[in-house]
Amino acid sequence: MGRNKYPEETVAKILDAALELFCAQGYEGTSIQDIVDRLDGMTKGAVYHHFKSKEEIFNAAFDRAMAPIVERRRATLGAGNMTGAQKLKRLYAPESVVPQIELWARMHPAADPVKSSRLLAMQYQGSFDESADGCLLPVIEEGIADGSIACKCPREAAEAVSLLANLWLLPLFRPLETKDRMLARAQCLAQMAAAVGLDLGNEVLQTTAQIWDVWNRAGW
Amino acid sequence: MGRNKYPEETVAKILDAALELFCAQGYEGTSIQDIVDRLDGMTKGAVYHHFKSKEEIFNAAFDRAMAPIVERRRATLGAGNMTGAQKLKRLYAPESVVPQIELWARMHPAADPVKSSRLLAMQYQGSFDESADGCLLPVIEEGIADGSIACKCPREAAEAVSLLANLWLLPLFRPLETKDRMLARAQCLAQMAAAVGLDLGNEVLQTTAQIWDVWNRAGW
DNA sequence: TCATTAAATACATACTAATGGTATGTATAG
DNA sequence: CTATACATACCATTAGTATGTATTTAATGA
Repeated sequence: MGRNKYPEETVAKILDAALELFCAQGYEGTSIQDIVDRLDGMTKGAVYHHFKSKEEIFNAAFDRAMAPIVERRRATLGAGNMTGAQKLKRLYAPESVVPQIELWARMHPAADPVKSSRLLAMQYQGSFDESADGCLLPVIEEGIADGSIACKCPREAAEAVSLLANLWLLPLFRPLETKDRMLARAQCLAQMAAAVGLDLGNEVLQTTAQIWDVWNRAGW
Repeated sequence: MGRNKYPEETVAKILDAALELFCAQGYEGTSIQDIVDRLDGMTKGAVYHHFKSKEEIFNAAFDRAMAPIVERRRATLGAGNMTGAQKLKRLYAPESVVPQIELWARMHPAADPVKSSRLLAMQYQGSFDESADGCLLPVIEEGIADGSIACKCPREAAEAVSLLANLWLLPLFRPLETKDRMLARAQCLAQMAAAVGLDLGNEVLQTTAQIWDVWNRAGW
């Protein structure tokens, strides 16, 4: 086969297949050939034409999946003139969180930290980035500036809350038995956050309940 | 070469080499051949005679390294008739924590979450085990039973504190710039723990300072 | 505006080096 | 004599590369 008129479609197909496989089987558990086998007719040549390594495929696949969510969250924060405290609450409101959970739910990563170790590492790293470069820390600092938040250690609080929210509250890499236990985690997290000056809002419990429902809905 | 009189020495050599390499280069970054090359004269046959897979070597290496530390910690808790609250504080006292840090410091894992993703996953998993089967949750429940601790969500509190202590306070997989920032994390963690009824004690700051010194001492 | 050509692109095919693991051989301890 | 502790030789799979080829796109010229 010669040149294709719409290479973006090929790229999209590759990334779709890759994302699903990486989630289901982990990074090491997914071979390039596995991906190729899902791209009927296509061969490794196509893959290595568009991406220079497995690593790059992995990153591209997840960046692409996350992009609209990140964008959306950024948009909800930019609009309107809210105080920092209000923005903080909105960060943990259902409208900000649920879309991301739906993405994860579609992928349904293996509930085994070792098998999902690379995804886990990404979420781990991402938690720090989220607090530093992302939304959380800026929002907190905004709240401190406008007087709506009283937090003595904004950076530390942001990191801790991000980590707990991403790796503990969300049952991505470990099974979580009951909705009640998830709600207990949420309440616990809210209390701990409050102790360092961060009011995540009453909606957190509601958000968590929705997360549970999305995560465990029928069809999985 | 035929049969060796002291095969345990061979096993020990393999595990020593493996532990160092796994820490420095990560799991995927370390090949069996890398390990073999450090065992002068020995070959892959020896390795696969004593261990049936790379995975098993990895687990054995870390189990062996952790064993004395776990044992020691268990011992300090068993002895004496302390209240749960006192035991909790002791769990985060220098004498309980520093030996573990010294082990980690000797290994000096790569400060890159992705490269160290398998170790990260182990620590992650370990944080839950620590709270469930390990020391933390039992100690908290003991404290609740004897009235020295007032905690409404012992399991959740234990998990959250474990996670933060293992993956955030300890700068295993991410560089941490200054001692002050590490102390800030410790203080933040202590505040958050206090909010859910866990008093980690005043020694936490002291412990943290010692951890920093051990971790960043000259010679590294 | 349209045919011609040159160049860049989108793949397919065939191959390589390294890796985890196995099968088997052999010398020594018990 | 048998089980063990290795060494040697080998295999299948893997990420990645080198190269070949058809087609699209851009440049050119009338």
